[in-house]
Amino acid sequence: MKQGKITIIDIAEKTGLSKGTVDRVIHNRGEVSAKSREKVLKAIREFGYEPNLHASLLASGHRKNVVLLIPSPASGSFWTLSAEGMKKAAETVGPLGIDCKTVTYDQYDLASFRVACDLVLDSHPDGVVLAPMFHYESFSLGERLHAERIPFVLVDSKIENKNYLAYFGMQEYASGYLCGDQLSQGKTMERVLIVRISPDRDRQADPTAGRRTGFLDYLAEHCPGCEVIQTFVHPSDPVQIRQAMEEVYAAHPDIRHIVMFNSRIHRIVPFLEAHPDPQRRVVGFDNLAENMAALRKGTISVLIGQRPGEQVARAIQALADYLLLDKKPAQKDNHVHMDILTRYNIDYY
Amino acid sequence: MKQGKITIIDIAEKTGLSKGTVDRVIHNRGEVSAKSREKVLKAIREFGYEPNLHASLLASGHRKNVVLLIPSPASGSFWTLSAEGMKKAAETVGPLGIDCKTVTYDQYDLASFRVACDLVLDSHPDGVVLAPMFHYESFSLGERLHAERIPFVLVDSKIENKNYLAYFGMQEYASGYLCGDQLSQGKTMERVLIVRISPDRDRQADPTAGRRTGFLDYLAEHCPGCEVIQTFVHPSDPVQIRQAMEEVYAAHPDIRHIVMFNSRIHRIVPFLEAHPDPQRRVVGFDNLAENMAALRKGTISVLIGQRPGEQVARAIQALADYLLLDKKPAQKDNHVHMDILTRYNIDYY
DNA sequence: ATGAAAGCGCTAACAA
DNA sequence: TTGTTAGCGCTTTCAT
Repeated sequence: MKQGKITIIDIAEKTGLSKGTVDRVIHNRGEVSAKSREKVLKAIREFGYEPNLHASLLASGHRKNVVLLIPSPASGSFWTLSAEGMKKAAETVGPLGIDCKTVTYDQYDLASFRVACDLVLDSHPDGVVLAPMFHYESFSLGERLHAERIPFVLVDSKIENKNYLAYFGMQEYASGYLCGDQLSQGKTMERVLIVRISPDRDRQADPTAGRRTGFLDYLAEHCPGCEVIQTFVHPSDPVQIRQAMEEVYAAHPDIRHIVMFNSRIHRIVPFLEAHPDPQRRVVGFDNLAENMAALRKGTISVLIGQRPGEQVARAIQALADYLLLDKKPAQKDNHVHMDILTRYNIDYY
Repeated sequence: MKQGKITIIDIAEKTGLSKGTVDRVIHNRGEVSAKSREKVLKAIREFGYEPNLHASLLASGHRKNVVLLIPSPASGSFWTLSAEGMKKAAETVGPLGIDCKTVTYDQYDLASFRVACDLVLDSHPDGVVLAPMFHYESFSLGERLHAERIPFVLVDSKIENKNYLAYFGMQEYASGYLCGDQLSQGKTMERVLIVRISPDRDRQADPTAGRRTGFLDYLAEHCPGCEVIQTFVHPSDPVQIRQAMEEVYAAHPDIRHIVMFNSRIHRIVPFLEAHPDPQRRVVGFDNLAENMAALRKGTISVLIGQRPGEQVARAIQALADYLLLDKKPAQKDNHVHMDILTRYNIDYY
């Protein structure tokens, strides 16, 4: 059921030029006199020519490559969720002529990130989705991609490089503020415990700083006088974590409000379950399987989710639209919704 | 950059048959001897042939039509959100060769639904997305579509017809249960007011019955002895609504917990704002603009959202995958997440 | 039941 | 600078 669609042949006829020339102006590939160019452009506008994606992709034959550059998804880490989103997105854009692959790095090892960056550049991708952990290096990767005219989309957090095609991530500050409200339930709190991950050797920016600020501002505005206790735990060592938690608990046995701003709240679950307290309220971030399990059991009261999988899926979609249809995203900065997850709405998340 | 992809010509050569025959077995369009059929099928499996979407769509040329059949989105109604989702989805699948249009009906007028159904069938669509309001008529539409081998996807609520390709909607019961938890904040409640829409002339099933059941079950399990008061209001008449609310309020001035299971909680906002009470908790459903405004102001405490736009977008995507790639959705029944919306996470919803 | 062949709209290499 | 032409992989009609 053709519907009198305008083709480049129509445009060629209208302008008295040939397919080839029309194609040249459509793709700005030069070798066209200014006059012909104008004529073609005018005709395109006038007759409302729209390229046929299928014909174009069929003829040009080549598939596009996009690569996703993220920290390696150690089992049960936040990045597993991103990787899953990638897999799903790859399935949708695959048949459209886009091949996706993933390059990972150790989020605690700058050198590994450098290696990964080179790997990405060497593969000469047509587009990149980047989760920037190391600020400076990510910035410079952005520069290099820009220089090679390779579009890139950021997920999770932003860098100061303005050349990105789009960004998909959560509002850091607002999520901390929200977190304050969920922890307090709008009531006043005497004392809250913030559990933090010990800062690491490399000078990464603390990705949770924005959340913490938002949280503290919430306290200042809604719970003046609330005492804030902080403790630092190792990112993974269960023994150290347990010990650190036991210590604060011994010092403040009446703590009823506990919060963590990264995705690792599941690390303190063993401690929490060893000291059950139905009055306690615990809020964390991100829907890792372990976190969700603790939420279902009631050990964690609320998780704030940001659908990392959806973030990368949308990032890849944005890249696909750009690569295939030459369509830039409506907005550069896309803040994803902050999901409030409780045991009652977690099941179909 | 061709990558040695297997084409039907390869298959034709391997089997000693012709392109035409291969195509015939791929599309089951008969006229092929069982023997040839087997050979081709075997070769396809063996060499991992995958059809080239672009070539296929280019050659066949015709675009597919899908129609969305929903209640007419009176301004500020739930269905506006669905219509928006449709618009967005149409943009994505448009370039892929799918044309979308919308047919609406008056959700309170059975006759108008009948007319709409005929309209849909007469347009001989390739796929239909249906929000079934009238059970029996929707069922019969499903039957008719099935008879014509037109795939259809359900959104919002289901019907008993098993022939649908997929369903996207919220868990009714669970959302009521969740609503109970959000209203009570896990504390005990003395008394709750349920505001309902007066039943209408036509014998529609009450779409909120499931939610109410879930809510009441939550009460039974977590707030035994909680008194439940119900009042009925007109779907739109502000005067009647105000009066009904004033009446219950006069009778129970100490009501601190108010809930509505449909999307019209904004209708009681004028009343609520005339009787401000910082202790009061109000929970409703759906992110209509009016509801969101009241949420921001604090008049409504929590909204439970179901992203109607995303529901229809996913429905259309499912249809597109089926029509274009012959891919059935992974799951028939897809329950969308129940979003908990507060004034602190509404802004980027 | 099967094969041959003419496109679908566009790209890209080559001629002119 | 511009025109011509041979495909891209598949669908579909018409012969055989």
